[in-house]
Amino acid sequence: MYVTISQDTAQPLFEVAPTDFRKPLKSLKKGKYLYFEGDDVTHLFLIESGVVRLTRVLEDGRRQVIAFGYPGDIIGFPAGDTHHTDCDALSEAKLCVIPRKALSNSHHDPELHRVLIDAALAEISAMQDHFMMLGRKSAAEKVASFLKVLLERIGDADRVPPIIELPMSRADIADFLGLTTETVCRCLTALRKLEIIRLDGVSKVEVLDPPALAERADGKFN
Amino acid sequence: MYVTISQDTAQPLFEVAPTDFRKPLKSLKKGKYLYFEGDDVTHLFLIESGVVRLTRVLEDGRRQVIAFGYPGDIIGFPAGDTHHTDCDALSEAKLCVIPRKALSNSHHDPELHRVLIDAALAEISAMQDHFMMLGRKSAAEKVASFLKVLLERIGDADRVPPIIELPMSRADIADFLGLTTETVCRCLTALRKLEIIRLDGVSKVEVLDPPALAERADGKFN
DNA sequence: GGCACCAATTGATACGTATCAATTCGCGCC
DNA sequence: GGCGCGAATTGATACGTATCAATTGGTGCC
Repeated sequence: MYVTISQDTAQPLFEVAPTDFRKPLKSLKKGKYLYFEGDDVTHLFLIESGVVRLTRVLEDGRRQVIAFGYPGDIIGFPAGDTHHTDCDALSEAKLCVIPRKALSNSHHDPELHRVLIDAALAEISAMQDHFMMLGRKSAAEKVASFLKVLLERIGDADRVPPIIELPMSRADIADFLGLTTETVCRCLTALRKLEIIRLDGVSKVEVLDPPALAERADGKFN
Repeated sequence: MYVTISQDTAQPLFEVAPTDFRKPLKSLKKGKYLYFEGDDVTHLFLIESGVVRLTRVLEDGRRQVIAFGYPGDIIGFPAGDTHHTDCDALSEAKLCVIPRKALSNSHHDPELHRVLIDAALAEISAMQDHFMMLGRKSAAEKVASFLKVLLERIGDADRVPPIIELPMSRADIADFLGLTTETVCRCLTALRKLEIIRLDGVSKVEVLDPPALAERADGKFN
């Protein structure tokens, strides 16, 4: 599922992948596009490894990052018959290819069919969470929420303090949260000065105080 | 939070076995709730007539209107097993009740199953559009976009000029667009002064110049 | 028909984030 | 290891929308 502010929708879609999509069938190099807006939808993809980026662009260049796809996420759900976002890889990615008809047709593989429907429903729920983020949260809350979700989803919890890898640029984060890169920087700096996080280079974030991060995400301060 | 079982939902949701989903089986009075966040999902609903409102609320009272449901829309898709929004009626509504298992099980009624999946995918696509709206559009563009969509969706096109009924309050529009009621008012006033729309009372909007409205929605001016 | 009350509108001001500009940082490459 | 260049950060200011406040408008009720 996607990176959103939700606490409770971030559950694994399934414990064990159905055997027939165990094998990664497609690999996607960093920066390469999986599909573009307007392309026909022939397949869905389960992300095995790596991180992808789903984006939409307006004519005037304004961009919205719709989602970041992490391992376990299923991407490429059609709208009508076409893709309504662009998709490219932020890091080397491996994908399981799922024929599109598995979504509409349950006869062939009922288990896969169920997994796809659950993924679509999880996506709807995650997007609803993201509405609240985009529409009603301050910049500081957005950035804290983003880090919080990444921490829960992909943070290395064994390590103390837990650490988050950010394969996306500040501009990507900004376009995901409806902010500018400068504002994202300032919010990160603020969290750093509060000693809630520590930056190790630009793409590693140590979360020194997870509870404080969670409180910032929910607007308990400011 | 706000996990309450309303008197409405505590009542039997349907009196007749919902084999024929084309027949309206439930009517919902204005202001009454169909379900609340946290309620178990037992049924989906196809809106036959009327308009409903899907909302989520944060602990501190900030509210986001997730969607307005119009005739033809299917609402109540589960996230896990529960509803993740509240739903109430903005006007007297009639709903077809669809058993939840029609979503996961295609054996019983393949046609209904397909319709539900298409509705879920359409919802994902619509929500992606709304991301762009919430994250990247100005207040003026948001309000123009909102009117444009309503015009295309439910506007009385036979009438000249076409007219839109707004069953929701300004606060609802604001919470849908991530604005305040005052800002919504000011944007409507601006469109009125440009003679793109005309207000007839608070809840009727005549669209005097639909092309101009579309251009404002896409940010061609300001 | 008039009163009451809540919603909508309009106005004045404050505040948060965008914008514009200037360094600084980090990483690939020679 | 230094060079170059794009990304990230920091700073100063502008602008858009929120906030607070006052007025008007609409609708239901007696």
